[in-house]
Amino acid sequence: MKKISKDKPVPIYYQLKEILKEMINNNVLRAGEKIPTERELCEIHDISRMTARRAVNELVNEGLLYREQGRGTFVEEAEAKFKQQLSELHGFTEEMQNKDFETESKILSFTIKEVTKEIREHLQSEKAIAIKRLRIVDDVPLAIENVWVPCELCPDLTEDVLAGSSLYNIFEERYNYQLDHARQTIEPTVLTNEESDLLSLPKESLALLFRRTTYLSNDDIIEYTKSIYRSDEYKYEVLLE
Amino acid sequence: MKKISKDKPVPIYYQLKEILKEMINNNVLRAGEKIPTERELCEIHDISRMTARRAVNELVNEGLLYREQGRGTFVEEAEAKFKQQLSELHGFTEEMQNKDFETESKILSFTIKEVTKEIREHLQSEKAIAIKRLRIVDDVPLAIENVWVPCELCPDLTEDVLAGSSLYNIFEERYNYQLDHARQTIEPTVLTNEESDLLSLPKESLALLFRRTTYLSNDDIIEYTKSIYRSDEYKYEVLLE
DNA sequence: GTCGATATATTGTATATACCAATTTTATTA
DNA sequence: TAATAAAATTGGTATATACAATATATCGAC
Repeated sequence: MKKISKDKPVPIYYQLKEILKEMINNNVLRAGEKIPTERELCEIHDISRMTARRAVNELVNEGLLYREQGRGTFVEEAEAKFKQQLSELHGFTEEMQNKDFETESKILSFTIKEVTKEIREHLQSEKAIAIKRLRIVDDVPLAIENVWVPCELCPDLTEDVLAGSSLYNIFEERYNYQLDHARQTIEPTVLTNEESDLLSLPKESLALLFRRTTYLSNDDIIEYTKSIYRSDEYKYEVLLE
Repeated sequence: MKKISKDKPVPIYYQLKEILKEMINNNVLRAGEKIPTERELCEIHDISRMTARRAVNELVNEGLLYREQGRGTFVEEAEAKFKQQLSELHGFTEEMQNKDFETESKILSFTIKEVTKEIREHLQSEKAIAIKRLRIVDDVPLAIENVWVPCELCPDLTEDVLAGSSLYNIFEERYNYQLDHARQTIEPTVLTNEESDLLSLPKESLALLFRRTTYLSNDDIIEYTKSIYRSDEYKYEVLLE
């Protein structure tokens, strides 16, 4: 476990907060479980109770913990700020705007190249436009998205065009493609250092890996996407009927 | 202006909060205006600074005030007040492909007991039948399932009854309930030692944690389930249309 | 065994104090 | 007068301490 340094310019309560958050993210402290008592936190980190309390307090406000007087403090179950329902075939932008979130996308790279074997299998194409984007919702970096689009299906697609509109919009408006359906799988994953930096999360945090293949009406594959979503603020939710 | 009483059972910080809120509402303190400094609040109400701070802090958290170090604390402009996002963003129907596996189930435990706060919140019931099962497909242990069923909805449910039929079937056939819909969230998780043993996986393997709440037509909750699925053999797949 | 009192553990409230950090105001100096 | 330095103001962080309120465990009387 990380240790608290009283010399750092970073406040002690904040350091403790980060430590607790990391333990929650990595399921060292599991949902519903009791965290150390305030006095234990004092002992463990050699800090005063009020300071420990402040760290815990802020996490309670952020919805990660809840307290019960006389019992203890516990990890919250439903801390999902952004629950999502990818019901219909929507892109990220449309989905989030439907929910009145402020979305923002930062294009991290935009290249045209031969694809690796892994991608080729999914995309059924040799050459593709590879796009890497950081998805931001309400100023929270929510996901890292890697998209591959077959070159032959999207000639003239440039970074500028992409910057001005959503990808799904470009498919439909610029190329007049009719998106039909998509298959998506979900797996657990551990963030790489690069990914945790991009998402402002502790190293080796847990996350969800979404793989999506989108098909046109004629069964051509228009895109293959690998997205890594943070799982602290984001909960994937489905409604089963 | 109201005065603070130290005898009342109402906490001092809370009384101050109410006073400040009233002053904001009545435009005694106007939007954008500076409120008394923390040290002034101490003087005025004869309380300690930490107590005054707590009142102000909570109002800042609630979005009614904002602070600027070295300048003071100000009343938030009306627009910005209450930006709070409610987590209940309930959407609409979607389809999930539910593959029906030929499963074998081993009941690991079957108890009737008071539920923890966590479960109570999901189940809206005090006492529940808690069932823990290992689900096996083609001799591969696939998932550990923890189910809670409100006692009042399923009297007489015994381990023997459960062993002879699926839970789903029991709800419909034995109790004649009409299952309506379910909400399910998915998160990444790390297996505990107990879990990895049960699933015959290496320690601390990654897995998916599913939480499901199932509702009857009358909106009663019939079950809450936490399932841990191995992610090597199992891929969660969704078809989006 | 059951009920009730008692002790213990844990969070909640409140105070007093000290010093730090950022900003504004005032005084000093070139 | 304008730039600079010092002081005062104001919120930010941290400690130590005390007692209250609530939940849980323990023990004893019945």
